[in-house]
Amino acid sequence: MPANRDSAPGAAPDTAPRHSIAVVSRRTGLNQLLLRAWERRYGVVAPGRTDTGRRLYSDLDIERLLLLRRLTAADHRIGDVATGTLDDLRALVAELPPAAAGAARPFPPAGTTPGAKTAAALLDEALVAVAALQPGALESVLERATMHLSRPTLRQELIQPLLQRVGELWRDGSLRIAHEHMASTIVQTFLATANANQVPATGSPLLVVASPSRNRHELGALLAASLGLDLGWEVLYLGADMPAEEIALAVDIRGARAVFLSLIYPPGDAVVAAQIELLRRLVGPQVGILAGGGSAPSYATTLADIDARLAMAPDDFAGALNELLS
Amino acid sequence: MPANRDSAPGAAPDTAPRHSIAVVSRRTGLNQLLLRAWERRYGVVAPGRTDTGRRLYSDLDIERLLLLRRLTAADHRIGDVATGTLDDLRALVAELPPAAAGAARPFPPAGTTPGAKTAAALLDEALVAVAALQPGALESVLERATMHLSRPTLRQELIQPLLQRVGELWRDGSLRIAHEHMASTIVQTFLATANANQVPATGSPLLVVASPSRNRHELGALLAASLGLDLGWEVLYLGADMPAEEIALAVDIRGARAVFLSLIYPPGDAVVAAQIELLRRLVGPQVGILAGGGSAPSYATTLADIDARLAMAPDDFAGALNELLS
DNA sequence: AGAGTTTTGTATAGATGTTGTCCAGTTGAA
DNA sequence: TTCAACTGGACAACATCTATACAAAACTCT
Repeated sequence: MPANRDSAPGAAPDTAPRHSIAVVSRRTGLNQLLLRAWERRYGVVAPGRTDTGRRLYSDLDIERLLLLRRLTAADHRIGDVATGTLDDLRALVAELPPAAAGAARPFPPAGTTPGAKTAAALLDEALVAVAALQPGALESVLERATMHLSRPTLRQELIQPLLQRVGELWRDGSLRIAHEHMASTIVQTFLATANANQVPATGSPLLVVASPSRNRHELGALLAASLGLDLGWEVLYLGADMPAEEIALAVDIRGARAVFLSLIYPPGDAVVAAQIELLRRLVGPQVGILAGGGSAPSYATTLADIDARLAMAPDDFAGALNELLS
Repeated sequence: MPANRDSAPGAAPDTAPRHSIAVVSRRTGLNQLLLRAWERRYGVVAPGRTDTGRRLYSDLDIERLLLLRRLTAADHRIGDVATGTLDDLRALVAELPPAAAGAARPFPPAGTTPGAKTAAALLDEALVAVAALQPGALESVLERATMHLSRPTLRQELIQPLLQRVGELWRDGSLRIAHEHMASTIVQTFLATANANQVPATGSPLLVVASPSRNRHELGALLAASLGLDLGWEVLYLGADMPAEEIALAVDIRGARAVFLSLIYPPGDAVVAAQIELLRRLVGPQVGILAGGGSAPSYATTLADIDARLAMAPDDFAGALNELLS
């Protein structure tokens, strides 16, 4: 942060009151009621006021509130930490256990969201958004889904069925390529963002996710990455079109414990099979190799030869990863 | 000073009053009633007048209005931000939440970050993260960059040089495919997420972004989408591998005003040229067609034939989009 | 362990403040 | 004429304010 230029002409930007309560609520994830309650009860911040009495928060107020949100999410009591100085709060946050550091409370309880949605209802909404070529609407469905569904439910009852239905509708002519591309792009970005936001604890074992062949979409691999994160692994995502040498290099540089290969296309190809065998030779016997994706079964014998594990369902995948740690 | 903003190329000063309220309304997506109300109530802008009292807005007025539109879309209240200087507004916009709502973010503003603020310093950090195959570190650099750099600077002085440097280092053997893929994946997700979070006002004109050929990466197209959003357009992003019929379908369904074609590979291909011509026939003469990307110049004659505009630099692109609305 | 107390997040009601849109009437431009 | 733009007043929808209330969770103390 910039050094304080005290006594210099011109207002200090960090303390200038300029954010309305709506902005602060959005940026901190704290609901407006709670912002007012904390201020009234503990004097957590002292925002300025407009002429007509509306609150105006400064950047420093926002930082303070963000720190408090993290502390309360980590089971500190608001009454205990409310009056600390900014430095006190930063120090407390710094000594938080890393597990709690990334996973704060689910973000926006802010707006009054209408009643709980089922995965099936959300799926319908998503399909409508795809048919109308409205990427924003699709994003909004996915975003809402994260509030109502657990991560496994989200994967298994919304994202996978959605992609499957879009694929079916495309093949039978009800949807066009444009629809399919739009849906894939949005879902892919959504998954990648969700994965990036899930920070694993330090010291987590590392899983490399890649595909040896050239796939149009990388969604299966991203779903595997998401699952790996849920199981407590750190994930290095390399994507499609990765030669075995490159995968092995990444395993080596980062000291990975396992590799997941997404095998979508083509099925039963000799070049791909050779790449799989080469990968095993390059990484040595210590590293676990898992494989999944539509055409993984067609490589079953190759995979068995190199002591790789076929993981077609989430449970297989979880089981295989857990075995590697025991 | 950088001073290299994405403004229109014309030598005329930005302050010359020359746009009617109708043009400004189309270009900003703000309805005329609202433009007048903001001016009357808050003095948001002070456009010149013709002899008979019609408003004439300058380019700077338009920029100011676009910034205000983004801020109000992000829950800022017009009354709070109306009187800020242009720089204040730019600073506020740069602060807008960069990550997707719906998930807790890694914590940005704590004092832990030393003052790496310039684009060059951030670029160095980013290259280190890429070389170490640390996607999380690269994400964190990009996220911090959104706080310190304006969007055009971010595009032109961080993201584009980063991709270029990675490409160079890959070709000369210093980096491997794995590095290049990792960097592309992260940057792509970052851009797509940033774009998704920038919500255009209702009534904004629509730009379709697509590529007729099969590109490994879609980064150029995503950069174009980002630029379009900054200029106040709504963007429908379709991605690569799009037949002309599909692009035309999307234009038709959503009533788009313009199409941006990203032409990366292959250069001078007859099939691609035919697709470009077909696109013009399908969408009719009303829809603007722009083209950019590495191999766009190799299609210059085809593009000229169908009255499409070659947009290789941000300024060309901005100029072409603005012309369509005048 | 269990009863009582405190803490804490959320809810409601009623009173303003704020803001996008609309209307009526007028004037210049095509 | 017909259309676009101008002004100033009006208004409904929504945001935000204060104050009080309440239930669940956490804590205290026997």
